[in-house]
Amino acid sequence: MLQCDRFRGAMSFHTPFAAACADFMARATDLPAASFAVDAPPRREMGDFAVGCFAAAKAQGKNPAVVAAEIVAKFAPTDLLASATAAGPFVNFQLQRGPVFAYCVERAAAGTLLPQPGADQTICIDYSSPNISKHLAFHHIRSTVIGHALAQIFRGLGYRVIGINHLGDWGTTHGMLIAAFKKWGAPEPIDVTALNALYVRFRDEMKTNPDLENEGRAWFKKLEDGDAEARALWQKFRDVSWAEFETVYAMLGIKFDEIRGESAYEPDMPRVMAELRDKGMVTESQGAQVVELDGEKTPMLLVTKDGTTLYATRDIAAAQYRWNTYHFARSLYVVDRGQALHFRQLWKALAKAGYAWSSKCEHVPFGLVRIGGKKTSTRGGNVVLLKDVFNEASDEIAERIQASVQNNDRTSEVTDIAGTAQKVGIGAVMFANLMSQREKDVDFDWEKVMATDGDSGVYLQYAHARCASILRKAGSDGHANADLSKLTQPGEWALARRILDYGDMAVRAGNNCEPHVICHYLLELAGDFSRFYTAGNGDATLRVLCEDGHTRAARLALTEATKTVLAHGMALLGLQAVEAV
RNA sequence: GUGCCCAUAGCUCAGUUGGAUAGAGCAACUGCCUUCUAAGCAGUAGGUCGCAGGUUCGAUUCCUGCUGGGCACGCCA
Repeated sequence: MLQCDRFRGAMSFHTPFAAACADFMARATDLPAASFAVDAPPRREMGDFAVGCFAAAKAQGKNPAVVAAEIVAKFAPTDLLASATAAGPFVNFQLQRGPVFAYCVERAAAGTLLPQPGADQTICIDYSSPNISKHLAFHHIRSTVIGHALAQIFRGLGYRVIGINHLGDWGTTHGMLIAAFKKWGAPEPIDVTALNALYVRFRDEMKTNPDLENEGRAWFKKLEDGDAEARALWQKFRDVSWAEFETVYAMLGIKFDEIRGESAYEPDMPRVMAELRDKGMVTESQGAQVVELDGEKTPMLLVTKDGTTLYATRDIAAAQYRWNTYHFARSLYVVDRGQALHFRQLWKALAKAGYAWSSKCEHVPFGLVRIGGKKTSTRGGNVVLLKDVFNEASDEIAERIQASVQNNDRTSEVTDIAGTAQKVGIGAVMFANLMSQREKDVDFDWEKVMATDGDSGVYLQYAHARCASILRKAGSDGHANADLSKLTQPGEWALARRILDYGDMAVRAGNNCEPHVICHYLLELAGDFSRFYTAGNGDATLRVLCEDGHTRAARLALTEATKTVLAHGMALLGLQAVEAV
């Protein structure tokens, strides 16, 4: 499938091979190695790595192509580099293949595929963070899946990650819900559907009966003042909601390190307000208490005219708590782009309060989910429940497994169809949501969600299952200490060269908070494997399980490494690889 | 009105500190199962990178303006 080299801009400095290219350039030019960006050339046949000579040419006042030719003239093969050729202003390197095969196989076997830039550093990631008393709907998938992927990526890179579910469990909304419940009640046992219905009805009747809004506000005031009845109802709603959320998180395999809603910061409100007042930041505006910020047309509201706090106030307390508790290197908030203004103001307010660590806080925004071209809204009724999508996807995959077995007249190697279908189906939905850039808006479309061919999570699972199948069929045929010099086919080299990039892709995904980098990388790796595999369809000598024992062992080692990287990469995205489909 | 984001093939998207001939998937068309899993592989076709300027040896990429779309702009979160 994917066969372009999409990540030409990616530097591979952490591998000794890319470093060797830069070192050679440095020696040949007397410039520091760091001044050379090591890239991949646009096409495979041109070389394994490429370095442009633009900066060097400028430093010497010469034509880049001339400089490239001069540099190449100084090249002599080394343990890692086989050749260097000038192509216009570029120097293209071919690697010594044996060491690359060995590097990939050893790293995969040892489980040391990723560099560890995160050692001794903590990253807080606030993600998913749904409002209680509402269902987890399809649009929650974005924060949940992107946040989880980032958590997995940073864990892979050696960071200590604190995944935080900052539940929306405080605020006027919850006062309205209590008011609605007091007014109309709900059948026992109460569930999220009933709570959501109460809220929708309340908002609806509020349009014609403005008194309701005041009732809702009054109940929130009581809640914030510690009224026993209000607290008991709120606690009940929260428990019911969490019970439902937990079943969906279990489907996704997500466990949070901290489940701490907005309500947890309610006791801190007086202290936060006192602190900001002491710093002279708080002013009054139309009955509310606000902070004026440089470059902002509107101030940030801290306390309403009713005397209740707002989410900005609680976010200040939460940010302080996270810093004081974790001393994070980065504190990420995976929240939709619509809240960009809120976060911009929050960082400014924290900076104004003198917290140097405010610069470590980042909003990681993502685009909207639309259904039928419209923004989803619980109140508007155009919601699709997340669990329904997952169940539908799992059912669809289960059917596909059966159909595949029939169509190909083979016996299934799947031992647990239901379990496999769930991993593949849910994984496919997750993958589809991670594949494009975060900030793009996405349209919900059943057909797109269920797509099982082409660039999809299913394609990765299929490639992984093929690796697993081959290794199963190899049985006791060992491939430890295989003679990797037997790997001479172009398809084998393509695989190894791709595996070499894995660590860089993870680093880049982490730096930019862009899981889609991993998605596209894995599609390419799976594509390389599929071509490697298919070469054996017409020619038995090209199969992994070929006649020659030494070649077979070497190919098995490469297959094992590929399988390991596929599974590892899928895990970074929150997907669980299956052994058969 | 102000601010932020987006615009690449019929559709959905990659292309990320400016670099070599702009690439995939879907849809269309053509091949490949005497099969290490055809949920796959190979191929054909499909582009004035929204428009106009600017910077540069070089711009899909950076800057300005314009057009079109999205989102956000005080007591919800």
